[in-house]
Amino acid sequence: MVTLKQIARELNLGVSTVSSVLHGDNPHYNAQTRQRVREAAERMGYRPNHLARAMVRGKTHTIGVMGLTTHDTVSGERLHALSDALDNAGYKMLYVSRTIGDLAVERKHLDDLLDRQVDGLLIQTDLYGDPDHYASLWQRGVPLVLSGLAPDRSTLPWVWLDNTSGLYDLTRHLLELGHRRIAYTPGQAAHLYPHHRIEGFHRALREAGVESQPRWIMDDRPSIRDNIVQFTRDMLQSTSDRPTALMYNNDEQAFAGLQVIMQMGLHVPRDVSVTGFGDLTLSKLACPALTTVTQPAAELARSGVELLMEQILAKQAMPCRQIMIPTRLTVRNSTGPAPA
Amino acid sequence: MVTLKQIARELNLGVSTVSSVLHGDNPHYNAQTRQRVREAAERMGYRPNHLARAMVRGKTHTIGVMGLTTHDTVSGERLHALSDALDNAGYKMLYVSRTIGDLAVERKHLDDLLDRQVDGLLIQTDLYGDPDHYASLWQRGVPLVLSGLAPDRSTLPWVWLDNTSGLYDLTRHLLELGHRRIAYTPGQAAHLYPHHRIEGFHRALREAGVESQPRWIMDDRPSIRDNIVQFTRDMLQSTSDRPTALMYNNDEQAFAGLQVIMQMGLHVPRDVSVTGFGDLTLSKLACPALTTVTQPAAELARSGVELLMEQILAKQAMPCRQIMIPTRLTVRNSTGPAPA
DNA sequence: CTGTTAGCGCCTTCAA
DNA sequence: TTGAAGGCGCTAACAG
Repeated sequence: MVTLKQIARELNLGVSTVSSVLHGDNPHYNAQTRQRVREAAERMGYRPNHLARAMVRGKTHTIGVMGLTTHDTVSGERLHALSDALDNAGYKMLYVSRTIGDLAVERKHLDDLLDRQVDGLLIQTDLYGDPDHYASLWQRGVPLVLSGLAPDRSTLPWVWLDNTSGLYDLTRHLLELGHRRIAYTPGQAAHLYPHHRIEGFHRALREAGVESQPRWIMDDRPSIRDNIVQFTRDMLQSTSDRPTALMYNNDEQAFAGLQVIMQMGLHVPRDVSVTGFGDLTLSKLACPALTTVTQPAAELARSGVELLMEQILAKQAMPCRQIMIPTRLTVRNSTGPAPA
Repeated sequence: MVTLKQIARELNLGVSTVSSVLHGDNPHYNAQTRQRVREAAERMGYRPNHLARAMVRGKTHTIGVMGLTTHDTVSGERLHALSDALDNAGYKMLYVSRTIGDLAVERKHLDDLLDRQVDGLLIQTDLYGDPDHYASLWQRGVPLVLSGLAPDRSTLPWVWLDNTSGLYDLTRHLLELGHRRIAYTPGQAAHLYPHHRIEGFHRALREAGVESQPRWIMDDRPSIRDNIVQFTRDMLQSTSDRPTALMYNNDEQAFAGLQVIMQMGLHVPRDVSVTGFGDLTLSKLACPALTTVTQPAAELARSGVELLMEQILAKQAMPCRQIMIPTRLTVRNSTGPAPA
């Protein structure tokens, strides 16, 4: 590794001269000296040591990112978007992925990132995070952004996808197609969480004056929790008065459901309409192509980085800001007019 | 930020004493002193500054990872696996994602990582990488592992998935089901690359004494390159003598193909069998569930990290080692007996 | 048992 | 226009 000192010795110059010419904005150096320094640096293959610089400047230009191991499919896309957004801001990411459920491991990961002097933290949230811990970090002045799920509390910087209105749009779409009997699997813990998709579902029905039947909403009993196969069968087995549309809580589940529906000899969307949530790369390719809600990964990333940079660049403590990213209804072939 | 110096001053001790008690393995310190130091560190909330330590030790315990932006779906899974594997080895990853095609940007990213003094580099390879550059880094002594695609050259550490035998297995599976007219879209640049899947395809056919028809292999003309819809239509439009099985080069493409097949009024697998490659989370959920080749992400990650650690821990230059990860045939419902 | 010293590579005054 | 000194937080010898 070539250092400034080595270049300085080589040229019989002071270290600070070399440093200043190479990185500084000090313009009043002898043109010839500058030339010699530049030439030597080039020739010797000098590369600045980011660590040393970070130490003295107190800034690493690195953001600690904690991602989720769930939702494989969507997280890849989000991560790439984040990498790009950070790159544009001149930052790199130190990445760890979080295995849900173990809060101790999670804290250890965050401590590790902080020990490495990251300039900020970007945490992808889900139901099983540790918001109290995030809050205490934020209180200590750690620049930090939570990203993904709707805010848990108003006192933390948060970027979130407006899932509620996403599901509202989706439900309205079905209503406009004439569906009146609509079933939905809101997933675990729907009621624990503010701004959950189920709110959008209920609001759309209410506005249309349509009654939602409790038995058309998958409840939380452990036996059927997450059991998409069971849900789909339960919903569709009675021939009369059965739902004409099934709304799944994400695209993966919708695919699993489609499989069951086909096996039952029903046709989508002629007999039943199906919706997902999230819009995976595959969802437009599948058959039938899935009507779903698209979550703009790039915008989410951009806004997250924006919120982070605000905090990092701010002289004093910033008031906490939250950014809502709208989702987009994407209509494809898995939904159609309600059967007569 | 609490430093060792502050603790030392607080306790009227030397910095090195505090350092040694807190991090060192030197056991002969006064039990009472140790206690005092520990207690003070705890009370003052001391956290070691990883940067400072890295500077003096010359090791950051950080690996630079360059991932691909293509194949969103699979990359998320691989990244999580990598994060876990690195975690087990006590390393963190500095992640950048590579936008294919721009070699200059790619080199800049790698330089950035190196400037940050990463202890090694893990690069996900595809057809558009810059192996010459990787080779020059490796020659300079940078611990480095290439991962994903089959090795381009024997002089670089490489972890790769045995795609050739993956496709061999897949083809044999079809042959055993009685298929004789099998079409395949090997993707771009199949012939540029060693150990490509198409080798497995040809080998299986050859062993079974089945002739492959050139027109059943999608060629590289720009007009139809990557055009799955066109390929599928071309293959299936003639009613007689048409392929009874279509092999796509990845799962996404298979899904796109399935869609077209259904639109043509054909049934899978009764009329046509379909295979993918890669095994996405969704592939087992889709309808029909996709017969494909599973690529073990965790093993790939583990072996990559293993190869990296070998180099990092080695006293002198290691001979270059390459590890092949076998793939696994996964039979589901998109393949069935060839129609009579 | 404990403290002092000398860096790691760089940047930032400040003096020459 | 240039250079010397001091320090970022820590560790590794080496003295005491």
